[in-house]
Amino acid sequence: MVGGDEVTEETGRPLRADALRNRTRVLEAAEAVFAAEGLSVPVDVIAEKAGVGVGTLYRHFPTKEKLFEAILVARITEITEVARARLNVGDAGAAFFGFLEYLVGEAVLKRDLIMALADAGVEFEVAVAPVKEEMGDAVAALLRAAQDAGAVRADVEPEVVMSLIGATCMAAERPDMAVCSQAMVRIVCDGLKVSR
Amino acid sequence: MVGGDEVTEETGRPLRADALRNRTRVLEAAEAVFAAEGLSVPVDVIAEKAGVGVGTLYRHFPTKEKLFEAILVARITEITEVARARLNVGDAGAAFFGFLEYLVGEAVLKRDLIMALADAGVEFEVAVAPVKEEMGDAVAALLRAAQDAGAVRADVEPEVVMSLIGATCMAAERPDMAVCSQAMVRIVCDGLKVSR
DNA sequence: GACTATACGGAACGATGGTTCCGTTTGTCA
DNA sequence: TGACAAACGGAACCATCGTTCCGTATAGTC
Repeated sequence: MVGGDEVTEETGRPLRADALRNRTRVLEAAEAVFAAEGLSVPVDVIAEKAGVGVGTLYRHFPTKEKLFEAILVARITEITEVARARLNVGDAGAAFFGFLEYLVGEAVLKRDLIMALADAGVEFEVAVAPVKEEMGDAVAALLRAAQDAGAVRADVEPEVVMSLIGATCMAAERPDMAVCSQAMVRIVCDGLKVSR
Repeated sequence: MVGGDEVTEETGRPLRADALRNRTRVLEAAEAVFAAEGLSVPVDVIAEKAGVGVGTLYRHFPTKEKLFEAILVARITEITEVARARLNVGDAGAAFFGFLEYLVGEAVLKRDLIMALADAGVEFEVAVAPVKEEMGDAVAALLRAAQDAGAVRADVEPEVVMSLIGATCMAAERPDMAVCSQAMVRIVCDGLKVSR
């Protein structure tokens, strides 16, 4: 899911077995809790869910923000891969619109995803910037292909698409709007189609 | 703007002159500060901007949330009036789409407006529910007129429109997305138009 | 099995921010 | 102008939450 075999920051030595296990637990707990509750959950909650003391959590991640960043990077990478997988397979229009639907569907399940699309660039450190840019490129490629295929109007910028989807995801975060998410995506997609 | 001549909660006596003046100042300051910074500003900031101690602020509003509610109600009422004014004057389609543009334009300037459209119903007390419902009715009327005029597709529900605009406003709150807000509205509006 | 570096847990700390309390000030009315 | 209720200011209070510290436990190694 996130991270492979890690080594301590200072010394290049491999992690002790229990340390590695706890690191994984923390990441998994944080992923679940952030997804369910959003960024504002206290770290204690994450630590408890991981069956670990807060001290242990902080041994692995210097700050709550860094912990979130680790998950964020994983999430964005995941999205990037989905976008790339959809490129050059079959109908470009269907691939593009299907991708948008996928994104919003994910956002309903994983509330922290919204941050990946919206907040990330503004508030976080250098670690997320590169992966976010990669995602942007992948989405832009998907968009361009759909435009070349004549499925999407030529005058929309990638940023606008990202913003629209970010907006829809943010709305999908609210329980009362989540029920509308499918309908919202449909309308946005219709707006993106070439006008005849 | 907000509130007329008020009386104290317990005794029915009219407010003292300085009290009334301070109440107004607090409301104006809070309106400005919430609009500029969002809901998370410390109350001290509001009090300072109003040229008043925090104690005074709490004399007039039992809690920060109630203060926000007062402003929220005013904002929603404002929107409702705009929606009503647009009803039955000229082209129903133009009235509807113009209204959507107006909303998003406002949201860029008044960041707390987003709450009026998104958060309000979920988190706040009984005071906002009725005015929010009124706004919903006004928007629904505007929508129906546009649909009857053949300008908007018949299969969209008022809730979906509200959610879409709420989403766009939420995005408009982010500085980096705000520049896209016009383009976003245009696409959403195109998606709402009847497909030919 | 003993030794040591590594890791653990969770109490304690400090910052932030909403709310309360109370001594002082001020408007109002006679 | 004097008296009193009403209102004011802001220090102090308390809860929350991120982060640190240190005494204890344990994995890895000889």
